[in-house]
Amino acid sequence: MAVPRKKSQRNAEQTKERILASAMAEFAAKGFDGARLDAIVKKAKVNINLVYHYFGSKEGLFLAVMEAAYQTMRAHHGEIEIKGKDPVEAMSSLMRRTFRIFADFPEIIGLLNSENLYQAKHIAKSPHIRELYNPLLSTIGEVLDRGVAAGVFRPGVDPKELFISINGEGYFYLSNRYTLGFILDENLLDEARMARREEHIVEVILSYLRYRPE
Amino acid sequence: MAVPRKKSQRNAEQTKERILASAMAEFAAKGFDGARLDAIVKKAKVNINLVYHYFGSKEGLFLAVMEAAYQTMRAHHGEIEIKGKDPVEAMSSLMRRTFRIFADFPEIIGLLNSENLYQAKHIAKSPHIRELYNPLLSTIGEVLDRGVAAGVFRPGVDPKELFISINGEGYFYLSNRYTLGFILDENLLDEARMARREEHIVEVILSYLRYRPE
Amino acid sequence: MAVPRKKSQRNAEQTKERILASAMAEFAAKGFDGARLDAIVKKAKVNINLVYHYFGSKEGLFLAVMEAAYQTMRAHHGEIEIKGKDPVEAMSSLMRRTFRIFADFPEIIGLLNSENLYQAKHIAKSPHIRELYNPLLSTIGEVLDRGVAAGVFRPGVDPKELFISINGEGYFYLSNRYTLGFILDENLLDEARMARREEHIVEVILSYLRYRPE
Amino acid sequence: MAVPRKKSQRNAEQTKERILASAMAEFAAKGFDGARLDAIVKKAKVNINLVYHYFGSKEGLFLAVMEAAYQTMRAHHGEIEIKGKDPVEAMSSLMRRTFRIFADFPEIIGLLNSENLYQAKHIAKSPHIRELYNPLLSTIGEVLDRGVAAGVFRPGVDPKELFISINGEGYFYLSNRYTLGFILDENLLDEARMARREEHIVEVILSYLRYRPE
DNA sequence: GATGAATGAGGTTTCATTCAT
DNA sequence: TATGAATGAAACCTCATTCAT
Repeated sequence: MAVPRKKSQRNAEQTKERILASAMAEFAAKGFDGARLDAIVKKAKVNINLVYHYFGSKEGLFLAVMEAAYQTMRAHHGEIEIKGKDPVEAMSSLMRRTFRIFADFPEIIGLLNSENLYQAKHIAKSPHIRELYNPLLSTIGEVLDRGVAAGVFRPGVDPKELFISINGEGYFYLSNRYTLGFILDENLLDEARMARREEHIVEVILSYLRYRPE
Repeated sequence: MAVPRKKSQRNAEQTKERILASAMAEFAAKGFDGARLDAIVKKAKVNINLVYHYFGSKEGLFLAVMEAAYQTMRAHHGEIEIKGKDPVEAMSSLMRRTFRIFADFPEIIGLLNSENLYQAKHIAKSPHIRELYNPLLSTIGEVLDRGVAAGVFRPGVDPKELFISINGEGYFYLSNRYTLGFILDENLLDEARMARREEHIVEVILSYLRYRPE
Repeated sequence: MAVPRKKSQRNAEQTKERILASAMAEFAAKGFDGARLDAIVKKAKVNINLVYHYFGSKEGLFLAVMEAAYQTMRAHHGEIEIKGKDPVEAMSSLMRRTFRIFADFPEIIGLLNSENLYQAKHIAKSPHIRELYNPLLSTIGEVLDRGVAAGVFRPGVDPKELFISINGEGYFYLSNRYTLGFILDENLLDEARMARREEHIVEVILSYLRYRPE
Repeated sequence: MAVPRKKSQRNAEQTKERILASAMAEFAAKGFDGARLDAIVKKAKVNINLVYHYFGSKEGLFLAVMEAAYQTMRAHHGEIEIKGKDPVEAMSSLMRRTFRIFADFPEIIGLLNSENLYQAKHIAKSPHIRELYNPLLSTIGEVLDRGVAAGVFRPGVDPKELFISINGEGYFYLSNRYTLGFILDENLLDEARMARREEHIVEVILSYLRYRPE
C-alpha cells in the first residue's frame, strides 16, 4: 500500500518527465525547428527556465527526447519472446511488432525524420543508441540461421538489408501517410486499412524469405 | 533590333527558375521551418522582394517547389518505355527507376518529409498532383495483370500496396540514411552500397510477386 | 537657399546617425554590458531591428561608436594650428586641448574605460584607429625637438611617456571624478575647479619639460 | 574534544573570504553588469545562496568588494615609514608605492572604473571610505611643508592637485593599458616598461615640485 | 547551514514581411 | 522592375533572486 506521500510542488523527476513528454509531442508534430519551447512548457505547465535547468538547451532537450524514443522502440521489439519461437513465427512477430511500434508511437516517425534532416548529428552524440541495436541485429541473424537450418528460409539473406526492409515497409506507409493518403485517396490511418497493410508486409517479407530462385 | 519585352520575359523566367532551384535545395535541406528566405535569395542572387512578387509568400514558394518536385518524380518513372516490356522486366525497371529517382533527387525526400509534417496541407491545394499519379497506378495494375496472365506473377496483388512497397523499400533506406547509417555503422550513400540495395529491392518484390502460397 | 526637400521617413544616413548618437550616450553611461539596446533605440526613435540592419550586432554598434569617438578626439587635437607656434605655446595648447576634449566629450571616457574592460578587443579590429595616432605622436616629437633646439626644453624626453602624462593628468581627474569627488569632498565638475586643474596640468608638464637636473 | 561552534565560525569566515576574493576578480574583470554571480560562486566553490546569506544581493557583494579594495589601497601607502624621511625621499616613495599598488592590485582599477560608471553610488553609502583618505592627504600636506621649509620644494603646491597628479600619472597608464598599448604599439605590462614608467612619474612630479618659476 | 528547484523579468537576436523610392 | 529601409512578432536564452527541503 502506498505511503501517503506529501504531494509536493517540488519534484525534479516528475517535472523532467512532464517536460520530456510534452517535448516529444511537440518535436514530433513540428520538427526541431518548428517546435516551440513556449508550447512545450505551456503544455507541461512548467517554467521555461526549467528546460535550461535540466536539459541545457533546446538541442539538449531534443537529444533527451530522441534517446527516450529509441528506448521505447527497442523496448517494444520483444526479442525475449521471439527467441524461442519457430523461425517463421518469430519473423512474423518481429514484423508485426515493428509495424505496430510505428503505429502506436507515431511521434517516433516525426522524430526520426527530424533527426535525419539534421543528418543525425544529435544522436551521433549518443553512442548509447547504437549499442541498443546490436542485440536486435543479432536476433535477426540468429532467426535467419535457424530458418535456413530448418529449411524454411532461403540462404544468403543479409540481416541488415532485411532489417531495413522490415522497417521500410511500414515506415514509409506511416511517415508518408498524408501525401500518400492524398495521392491514393485513402485514409491510411483507418484501423482496417492498417491491419491490411500489416498482413501485406508479412506476406511480402515471408515470400522473399521462402522463395528459392532456381 | 532588340525585342525588349521578350528579353525581360526571358529574364523573369530565369529569375523564377533560379529562385525555385535555390528554394528546393534549402527547403529539402532544412525543412519548411528551418528554411530561410534570406539563404534562398542569397544563393539565387535575387532581391528578396522578388520572392513575394512571384510567389506571394514563403508558403507559396514552398508549394511551387513541391509541384516541381512531383513533376520531376513523375517525369522519371518512364511509363512509356515500360508499357511494352514483358511483366518481369517492366516491374524491375519500375522498381529501379523509383529507387534511382530518390537517389538522384534527394531533395524530394526532404520535401516529402516536410510536407508530411504539415499533413500535406500544401499539396492538398493542388489537385493537379493527385491526377499525376493515376496513370502510374494504372500502369502498375496493367503490368500485374499481364504478369498473372503470363503465369509469372501470383494473382490477387493489390496495386496500391505494391506501389507503397516499391517506394517504401527505397524511400526508407534513403530518407533515414543518417540515423540508419549510424545504427548500422554503414555509409549508405556509397555507390556500391546503393547498388546492392537496388538489387535487394528487386529481389524482395519479385519474390513476392512470384511466390505461390500453397 | 535650400531646396524644399520632401521630408522623408526613409533616410538611411539620418537613421544611422541617430542610432549612433544615442548609442554613444548609452554605452558611455552604462558600459557595454550595462547598455541596453532597448534604451538606445527608444531614445533614437527607431525600430530595434535597424540596429541589426546597419551594425549587425550590439558589438558592431559598439565598434562603430568607438571609431566615432576616436575620430572626434583626434579632430580636436588641432595639430595644424599647433605646428607653427613656438614650442612652449604649442605644448601648452596641446595640453589644454587634450584636457578640454575629455571635459567636453565625457562620453569618450566612459567608452575608453569600457573598451579597456574588454582588453581593447573591439578596436583591435580597427587598424584604422592606430594610424590615427601616428601624426599626433610625430607632432609631439617635433615640438619637443624644436623646444630643445630653442633651449627651452630639457633634452631626452620620450614622446610616448609625455603623451601618456599629458593625457593621464586630465583623464584620471575626469574618469574618476565621482570616487575622487567623494574622497576629496569637492565637486570636480565645477567650471572654476576645472579651470584650476587645467592650469595645474600645464604647470606640472611645463615644469618637467623645462627643469634641468644638474 | 572538538569545539564545533568555533570551527563553523571559522568556516563561515573562510567561505566569506573565498566569495569576496572570487567576486573581486570577477567584478574587476567584467564590471558590475558584466560580472556573473554564477561565475563568482563557481570559482569560489560555494552555493549561490550563500552570497545572499552573507551579502544580501549582488550590489551588497559589490560594496563589500569595494571596501576591501580601498582597505588594501590604503594599507599599502605606507605612511608610517614615510613620515620620518626627508621630503624628496618621502615624496618619491609615495609615488612609487602608489604606482605599485595599481600595478600589483590591478583589480582595483577595474573596480574604481566600475564604481565611477555608477557615479560612486555604492561607496557613497560607506562614509568609512572617505575617512580613510584624510590621513593620507594630511601626510602629503605635511611632507610638502617640510620640503618648502627645507628649500627643496616650491611653495604654493595644492596637496589635492598633487594627489590627483601622483595617482593620475600611473592610473591612466594602467587603466588604459589595452587601448594605449594598441595605439602606441607597446606592451605596457612588460616589467621593464613598467619600471621605466615609474621612473618617469617620479621625474615629472619631482621636476614640478622643485622647479621655480622666475 | 546548505542545496537544488523554481521563477520572472528582460535581453539580444532572427525572420518573414511590407513600404518607399 | 527592382532595391534598400523599415517593422512587428516572437524566439531562444540568461540571470538575479526566492522557495522548499
